[in-house]
Parts: sequence; structure tokens; C-alpha cells
Amino acid sequence: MKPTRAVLSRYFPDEVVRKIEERFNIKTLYPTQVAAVEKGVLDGKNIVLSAPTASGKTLVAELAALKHLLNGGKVLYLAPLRALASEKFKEFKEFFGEFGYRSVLSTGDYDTADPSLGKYDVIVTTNEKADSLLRHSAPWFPDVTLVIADEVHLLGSEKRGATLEVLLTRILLSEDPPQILGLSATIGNLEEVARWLNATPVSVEWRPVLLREGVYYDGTIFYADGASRSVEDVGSALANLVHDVLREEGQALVFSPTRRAASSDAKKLSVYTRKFLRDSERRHLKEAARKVLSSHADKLTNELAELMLHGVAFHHAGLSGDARETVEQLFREGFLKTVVATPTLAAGVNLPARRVIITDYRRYNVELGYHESIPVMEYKQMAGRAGRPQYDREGEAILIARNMEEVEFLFKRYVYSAPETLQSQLGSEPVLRAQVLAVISTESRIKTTEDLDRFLERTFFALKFGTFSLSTLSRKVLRRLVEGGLVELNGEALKPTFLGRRVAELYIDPETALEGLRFFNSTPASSELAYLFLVSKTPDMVTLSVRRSDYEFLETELENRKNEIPYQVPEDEIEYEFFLSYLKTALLLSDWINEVPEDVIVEKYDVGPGDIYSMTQTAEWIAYSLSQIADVTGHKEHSSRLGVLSKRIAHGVKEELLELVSLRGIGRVRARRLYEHGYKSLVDLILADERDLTRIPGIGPNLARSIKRQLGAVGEKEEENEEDYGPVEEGQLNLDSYL
DNA sequence: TTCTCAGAGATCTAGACAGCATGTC
DNA sequence: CTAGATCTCTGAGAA
Repeated sequence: MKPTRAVLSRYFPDEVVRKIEERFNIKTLYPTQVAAVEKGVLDGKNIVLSAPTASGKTLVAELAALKHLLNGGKVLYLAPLRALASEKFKEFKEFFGEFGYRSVLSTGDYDTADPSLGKYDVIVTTNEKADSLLRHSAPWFPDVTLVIADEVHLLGSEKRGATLEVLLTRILLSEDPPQILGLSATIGNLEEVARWLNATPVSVEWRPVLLREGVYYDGTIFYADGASRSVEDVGSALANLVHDVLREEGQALVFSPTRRAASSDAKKLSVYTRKFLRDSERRHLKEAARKVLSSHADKLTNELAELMLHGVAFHHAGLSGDARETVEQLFREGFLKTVVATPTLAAGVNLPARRVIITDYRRYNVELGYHESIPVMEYKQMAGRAGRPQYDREGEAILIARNMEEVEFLFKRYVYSAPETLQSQLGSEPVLRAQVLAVISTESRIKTTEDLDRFLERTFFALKFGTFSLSTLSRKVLRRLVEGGLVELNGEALKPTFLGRRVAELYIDPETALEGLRFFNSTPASSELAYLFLVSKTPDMVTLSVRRSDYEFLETELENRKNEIPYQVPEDEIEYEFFLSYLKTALLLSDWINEVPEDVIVEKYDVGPGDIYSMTQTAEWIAYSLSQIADVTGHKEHSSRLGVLSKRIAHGVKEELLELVSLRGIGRVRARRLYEHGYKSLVDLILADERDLTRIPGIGPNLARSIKRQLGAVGEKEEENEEDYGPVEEGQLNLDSYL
């Protein structure tokens, strides 16, 4: 810890330092921040900073950014998750706003028009969004003088690592490369990653709250420091650990390996958590539960609401976004005593708790078909959530062992182990295929295979494995792209086709486009289900797994609607299962756009509202992209059908409601009600009496007024959008006020 | 005849980025 | 170093 002034006065004018000290009450700097400054973040040096969660990495980023802003620079901040991006955006808006600089957020689900991004000083995006913006040749990019890559260890992620790797490679190779600040969890090969980024590695282990790691077995917590603690036996191991910390007015964050385990653990714990609730807390929780249920009335949400009344909740991706946020907030405010989560919360938003409990170190891997131990890095991420900086003197991360030998094993495997080394994920063919197409399509400097090789030489993969294997693989990948008509290769000369460029811009997997083309070329304009099946079959779509109990209904549907599906039913058993899972996915989407209620879909397909949301969102994007691909390749009929379908998926409605649903505040349910009451078009609504509208259930006076206002302002709509407020919440309608 | 319950066998398993044009119940 | 919690089916015995 050092006085802020002592460290910063060299770099910032007095009034800036004063503002940091006084306005933000930062009187001293953490070791993390001191170390980063000493290694040269503020001197423009590339840095990869590895430090625990909550050890002050964000302030390092803010200081570095501020330095650039004061010099007239521009900052690009990359986050791996939308939720993280929007969390940082809020922080930055406040911090940089104080100095007169403007921040924007741009992610897939929340976007401002691209050109206007250039007006801002700090641009916050997800990695993929930044990549996409670059593919659309963001005109402001050359002005960026600092790139901050948060959670760079994502580089090692099988699914998404390559995007970040290629994005960073592009940045490294850009004409006038910006400073790079990488922020990372602890990794095994920090030096290597730093070397790749021309950066100085800075590793700090300091935390603002002491972390004690331990393993529990049979009534005792064994700590890494040799101490131990007896825990009162109230039931199971998990119950004991939770009860023990609640008794001392702490909170517990429990990690369970599956959704089912999370909700069943939460249920078992409710007996204990409820005892620690005060009346006022109980009332608050009741209100919150009511609110959660007002937007989703399905099985899963009901289960959650019921548990919330007892001071516990589960948290996983099946929950709707607002339910998840509610749980996070209630836990932060102390109303919920315990949250049981799947790994969503391990890498997502920071939700610290006095005691973190990891119930199982194994996780089932569907691809491998067996349980594997979770990586050390993931354990460290979960453990790092222990201890709330303002409230707890120390935090505890406890693994549960089932016998004495396992206690020892867990210490060795997790507590005392260093995290794994990061591996480049660029070496897999499908991954490289998409990236190579993107690079060829959008990097104007890449005109020959030699240029491509030179680019690939600069990747993290090449640093580690040399160029040879990558260039061999890239030739193979190129051949495939040429065959697919996405790239033209004349001798050494390399050029994207129009289609290829479009695929890169749409951000879809080249295989998705090729799958679409095969469909368009072999099938005349088709049924709704055919298109949905196509969307589901695409590698960009997440498909539902087929359960034993699904066979019956899937096979009947298949029998009845075989003629609607322009694909052969495969003989091969494994292929057949894939086929059924595409069918199941297509059927869910079909129910969705035919206005089957959400709670019915939840029951029928055994998914949560959050799953429906993410599936429909993905399907909408793919359907739109495929309609674009059809358009570009001259399949007009396919294109227009897919275009309509995409809109229907977005809103979950039949075609006849598309017009109504364009109104703000009107979704699938209210649109249907309006329709049933005879308001079938916007014109009907223009002619309608405002008071008559309020008689329709679900439409109150505020909403009725809003509808009329929107319709009256049709001609002035442009004006409304003209003024750019950035992604600010105030711009949103508060729908609660309609109810 | 119907219900209940124990035991055996079968089943199932985390997460979440992107386009484009505007906003759920 | 490791699969285990939950669902479903079946059949025996009770009501």
C-alpha cells in the first residue's frame, strides 16, 4: 500500500490526482496497482497483469486509460462476457465522466450505431463484438491508443479463445499498434503470453481480503495453513458448512456441478437458511419473489421464488436474465443468505461471499462421456470469490472431501497446485477455417498466401509451435474455403468472394453458410419447419439434447411431418440421434413462433426461460444471416421467407402479429390480445380509442398512451433516434409503470 | 382391486459470443 | 483416483 499521490504525481497533473484521491476516495494504492505502475503501464509499456479477483486490476485499467485520454487518445476495453462489459461500462461512465470523457457500450445485444462509436473516448465491447467491428472496418480503430483485454486467459478457451487470439494478433500487426494492457487470472505461462504481446509480465498475489483455502471432511475444516476448525453437525457436509458460516452472520456461495444439483442443494439448505432471516428480510424477499414471478410463471421460476422466501436461491443459465440479476442483487444486499450456483458465477460477475463451498471437483463432459476434474484455474476462480472486501476480514474457500485420502488429494490437486498453462486453440481445423476467412476478408493487406502466413506467424500458436504446422493446416483450410466458393485463389493471390466477405461480416461459421447453400440449391421454397430444421442443423446453433423420454413424441412428429423436412432420415444410430436433436430444436422454435406459451415450452422441452431466450436469440441471428446468404446467392424466395422467420423468432409470434409487435411495450402476449380484440394492424390502433385499449387485460392507461404516442410520432421517429444518448438506461421504457 | 413402498435398474449431466434494427410480460 | 443423484419401473405386500 502506498499513498496515491506518491505513485501518481509523476504521471498526472495535480488536480487529476486530487480528484482521484478525493472524489473517488482512493488515498492509497494496492500492491497490484503499484507493481503495474512500476513496470510501466503509465509509461506506455505493454503489460500483462496477473492478479487475483478484486485485487484492484480495474483501477490499473482506469489509470492507464486516463493517461491516454488526457493525451488525447482513445481506449478500447475488451471483456469476455456481455454482463462483464456492461458492469465495466457503468463503472467507467462514472469514473471517466468525472474527467469529462465519454464511454460507450457495444455488445451483440446492446448496440449503438457503429460510426457514432468514434465520438466516444472509451469503447467497451466484448471480444467478439470488437472482432466484428473490425471486420466491418471500424473507422475509429486507428485512433485507439490503448487496448485493455480483460480476462486474457480466455485465450485458452476451446470455443472462444481463437477469436481473442486473432483479434490481438490483428492489433499487434496494426499500422501503429496501440499499447496493450492484458488483465489475467493466474496462469502457468504468463511469461509466454507476455512475450507474445511484447509485454512485461507482472504477477501479483496480493488480495485485499485474506483468502484461506481448506478442505472439509467429517465435521472438520482442514486449512492450508495447518489450522483446523470443528463444525457443528446439523445434517450433511454441505449443510454443516453453510450453517456454520451463517451462524456467524456470513454468507455462503456454493458451487454445484449441475443445474439439478444446484436446485436440489438449495432446497436442502432452505431448512437452515430460513432460520437466519429477520422479519424485514422475509418481507423484502417475498416482494422480490413476487416480482420475479410476475414476468415468468414457469416451473423453474416458481421453484426459485419458493426458495427465495427461505433465504436461498439457485443460479444457473436456465433462469431468465432478470431472475439471475435479482438473485445476484439480493445476495449482494444480504437478503439471500446462500446462493447455490453452477459455474455461471465462477467466471461471470463478481459475487463475493465470506465462504465459498465447492461441493464437487468433478464435472461430466458430454463429449468425453465421463467425469473429469475441473481445471485448477477454475478452482482458483471459484475460490477467489471468497471474502467481501468491505465486510469480511477474511474469506474461505472450502472443498468437500468424502474420505480422508481425498482430503490429501484435494490439497495437492487444487490448493497447492499452480494453474494450468494456456494453450492456443487456433490449431483446430474448423476454428482456423473461420478465422482464416475473416482475416482474408477484412485485412486488406493480406493479398497472397505468403501474407497470410506472415499474419499467422504472429499468432500465439506460432510462437509456441512454430509456423510449419499452422501453414500446412491453413493450406488445407484454404482449399475448403475455395471449394465452398468463399475465397478465390489464383496461384499465390488470395481474394475473398463477395459471399465470403458477407459470411465474415455476418459473423457466422463458413459451414453455416455452406449448409444453407446446399439447402437452397436442392430445395424449393419450403415449409416453416424445414427452415427451422436448417437453422438447427447449423454449427452455430446450440441444439437440445434428446432424452430417452423424448423419443416417443419426436418419432411421432417425425412420422407426421416427414414430408416437411427436406433431409433423409439417417440409418446410422449416432447420425439419427443428431437428426432427432435438430428436430427437437426445430420443434421448440416452431412452438415459439406459433405462440405456444413460455411455461408450456419450459415443461415440454425441459428447459428454462433463460435457455429459450438464448436459443431464440441465436436462431434469430442465424435465420437472418441465412436469409442474407440466400439473397446474395440469388435465392430470393428463400431469402424472404427466412427474413420473415427471423423476425418471427425474434418476437415469438405468427406472421400476422409482426406489425403490432413493432411497438415498444408490445410483445407476443399483448400483441395477441390486441389482435383478438380486433386491433390487427397499426392502422386499427391509430383509429382506436385510447380508453378502449385500456379495457384489454394487460394494457393499462400508461401503455395505451404510449401506443398512441408511438403511432402519432411515426413521421418523427427519425428525430427521436437522431439524438444519441449512448446506451443509457434512461432511454429505456420502464415497463413496470405500465402494470 | 387399488395403493404404497422398497429396491433395482435406467437416465442424465455448465456456459454463452455474434448481425441488424429497435425494445418483454 | 473415483459417478452419483434422481427418475422410473417392477413387484410384493397392505388396505
